[in-house]
Amino acid sequence: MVRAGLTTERVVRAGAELADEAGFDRLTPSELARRLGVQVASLYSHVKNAHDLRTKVALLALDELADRAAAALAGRAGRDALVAFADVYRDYAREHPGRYAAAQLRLDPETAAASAGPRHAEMMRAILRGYDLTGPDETHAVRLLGSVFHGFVSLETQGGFDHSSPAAAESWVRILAALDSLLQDWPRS
Amino acid sequence: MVRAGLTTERVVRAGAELADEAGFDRLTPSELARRLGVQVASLYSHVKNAHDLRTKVALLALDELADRAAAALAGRAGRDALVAFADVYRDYAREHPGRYAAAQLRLDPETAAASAGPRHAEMMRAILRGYDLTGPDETHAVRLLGSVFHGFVSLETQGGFDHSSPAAAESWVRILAALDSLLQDWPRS
DNA sequence: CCCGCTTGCCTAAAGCCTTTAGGTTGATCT
DNA sequence: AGATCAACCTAAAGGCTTTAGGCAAGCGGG
Repeated sequence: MVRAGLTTERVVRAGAELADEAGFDRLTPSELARRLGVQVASLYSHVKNAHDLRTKVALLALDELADRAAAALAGRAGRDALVAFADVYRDYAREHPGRYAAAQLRLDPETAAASAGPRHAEMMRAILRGYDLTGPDETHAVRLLGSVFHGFVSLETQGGFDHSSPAAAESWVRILAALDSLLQDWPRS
Repeated sequence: MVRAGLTTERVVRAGAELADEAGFDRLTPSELARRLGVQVASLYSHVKNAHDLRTKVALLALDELADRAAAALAGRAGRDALVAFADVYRDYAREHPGRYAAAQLRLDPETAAASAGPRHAEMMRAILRGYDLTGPDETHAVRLLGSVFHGFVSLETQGGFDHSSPAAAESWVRILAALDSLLQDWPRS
């Protein structure tokens, strides 16, 4: 019997690839076992159950995204930082649709707190330091950015912009420009 | 044998209620049959299969949303229209989380074209007539609005804003105000 | 009134998926 | 070399989806 050499990490990594290729909803123990050339039950030594598998892929995706975002942010500020950060999101979702869908999975509070989620929020706050926002306005702006990035990317990957022109990429550029100008001139209450 | 008096419409409506109460991912033929007090196979006279059931619930949700939005838009323009429309989205998602999740289901192109989806886009364009946007800028703005509404609502219903202050409702108000001011002063290319 | 048709709902069964329990064997450490 | 741990297995229970085929409720026509 030649062992496949599974570890939790390798299982999760293979799960992420499966999600990207087949869709996040096809990320199941049985399909993953098939792809790994292994009996289904063997996975259960590395992963608690199907939900745990999906959660672990989600955490991987959040981590990867945060790493890329941090790299993109290094040495940039203001509009440059905003665009670089936003592009990381969009590119990641286009490159790894299954992982990106996984990152949208609702995590229970403790898991979420221990995930890379807070890093994402922290980076958005860092971007906003290049603009002149204070107190709750900063929080509102963080939420706006999160909404636009997530909303646009998820509509785009779902094909929401497919059958109209101009291309989604052009709207993306113009929307980021608009956000930049909005942040520069944020309406105070 | 007392007949339950099922029709496709009643099945779909019960499916929508099930989705709202148990979550869209628990909308399955077997659970729905249980709730209707009927054998699973009986549903298959009204619905092609599990996916068809979910699709029909999605179409119901899109219709209901469009109806509410149209009602909210009647007699309003400019910022009033923007806020009323946006509130319809947010309220609907909070009131009917399962249906709203269903509305996010990726539909195949023909189904999507025959759905209420295009009505939604048309209403957003109508709102923008209250601002001074022309040509592709209008499309970019439609996409921005769609992204913000969808993004915010989906982050909020996923609990993304739960563990930070201020409350999501306050950000919503401020974000809509910011969007209004952005649309009034849209940066041309 | 009753015959027949449609249709709403049923039982049965095949085939898949998830999950648990328990066993066997390869790798590793002493 | 023996012991131990981890990786992988077989087997089986139970749930879900889907199809095939059958019975009967209620309607419309004769």
